[in-house]
Amino acid sequence: MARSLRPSPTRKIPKMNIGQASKASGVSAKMIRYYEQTGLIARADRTASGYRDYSEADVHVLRFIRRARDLGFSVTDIAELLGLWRDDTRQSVEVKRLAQGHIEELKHKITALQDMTQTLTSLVEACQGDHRPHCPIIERLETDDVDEDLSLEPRRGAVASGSPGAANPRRQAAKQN
Amino acid sequence: MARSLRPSPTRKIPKMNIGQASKASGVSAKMIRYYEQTGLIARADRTASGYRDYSEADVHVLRFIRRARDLGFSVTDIAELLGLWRDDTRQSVEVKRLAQGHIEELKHKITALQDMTQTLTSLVEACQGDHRPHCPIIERLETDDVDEDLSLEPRRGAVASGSPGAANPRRQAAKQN
DNA sequence: TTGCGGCTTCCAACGATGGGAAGGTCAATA
DNA sequence: TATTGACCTTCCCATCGTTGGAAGCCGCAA
Repeated sequence: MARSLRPSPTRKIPKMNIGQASKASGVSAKMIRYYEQTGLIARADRTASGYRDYSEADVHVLRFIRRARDLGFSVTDIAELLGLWRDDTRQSVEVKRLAQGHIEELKHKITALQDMTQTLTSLVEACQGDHRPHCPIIERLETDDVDEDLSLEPRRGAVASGSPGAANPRRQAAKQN
Repeated sequence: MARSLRPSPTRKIPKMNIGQASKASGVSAKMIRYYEQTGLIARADRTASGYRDYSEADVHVLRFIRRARDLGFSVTDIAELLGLWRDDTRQSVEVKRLAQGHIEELKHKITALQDMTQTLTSLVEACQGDHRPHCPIIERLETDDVDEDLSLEPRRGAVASGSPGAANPRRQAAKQN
């Protein structure tokens, strides 16, 4: 209502529905709704018929989010990044700290994956890969030598592969129930 | 029942409950139950009172599984590996193929993570990290230059970061609903 | 006999994403 | 104008591996 005369400041703001916002931002419609639902982004305006209605500014936010996701930031991190983005009084050191933390996480993951790759590669190289059953890969998996106790202890050789928690949130020595 | 006289062949098979099997194998009790439930391992024997009862052989299987998980194999892959392990007539080429496929997956992931790390590192290096708001990291996330259209197209510089599907199952250009 | 710790099952959550059903809307065309 | 097809809405479910917790039974030791 009250949008008649004069090309008011709210004149030429072309809005769009979720599909167009999705195309324009590179974020799927599903994910846009999800981000709204979880509070990462504000509830969208609605048209009279209930369709979500996005402005260029909204799309700008969505693109920000997508780029952050592309860099591997978690949604939690992104919430923080958005806050910093909007905060005129932010200190760049805060952003830097966040990014550095993320880099550390990434490096842990990389190291873990590289360890796996290295082990697997040497096993694959040792495997004849023929019609016979003998296979060093299987052997490695079934053999109980060194391994044995690794349920406790800080470990022997594995560099960061087993860095507990962060990197590879898998197996951490049977805490049971 | 029928376990009296003579040190029968089934004489000294010390069995254990799930907590002990967990400690012995390095697989959490929770996960042991889960593996049983999903059919990765056979249903465990039960004591008169309903406790799961594991033999050394069972623990051997659990350790096999844990080692495979440690190498990053998916549960699906592990099911296949277990099948091959048990198959006297297996051809090592099958195991090798499985492992090689897994190595490829790992490499994709590593590449994606390395790309992220590299980008982030250069941004972090460019960031003063002081009390002032100016920050190249935020700038990079909010700026709509090159990026713009990357919703389609094979991309410009990014090496394997965006290898669709496998490596980084994230964002693939807004297919919406 | 009490009590603690371990076992049982069942249900839910995580994180980010996609799939799909059932029903309403929009815009173009017959 | 009526129909159609593409879009939107909400709601629920699945993924994958893992953990947490509740409610209730069991085993063993003091």
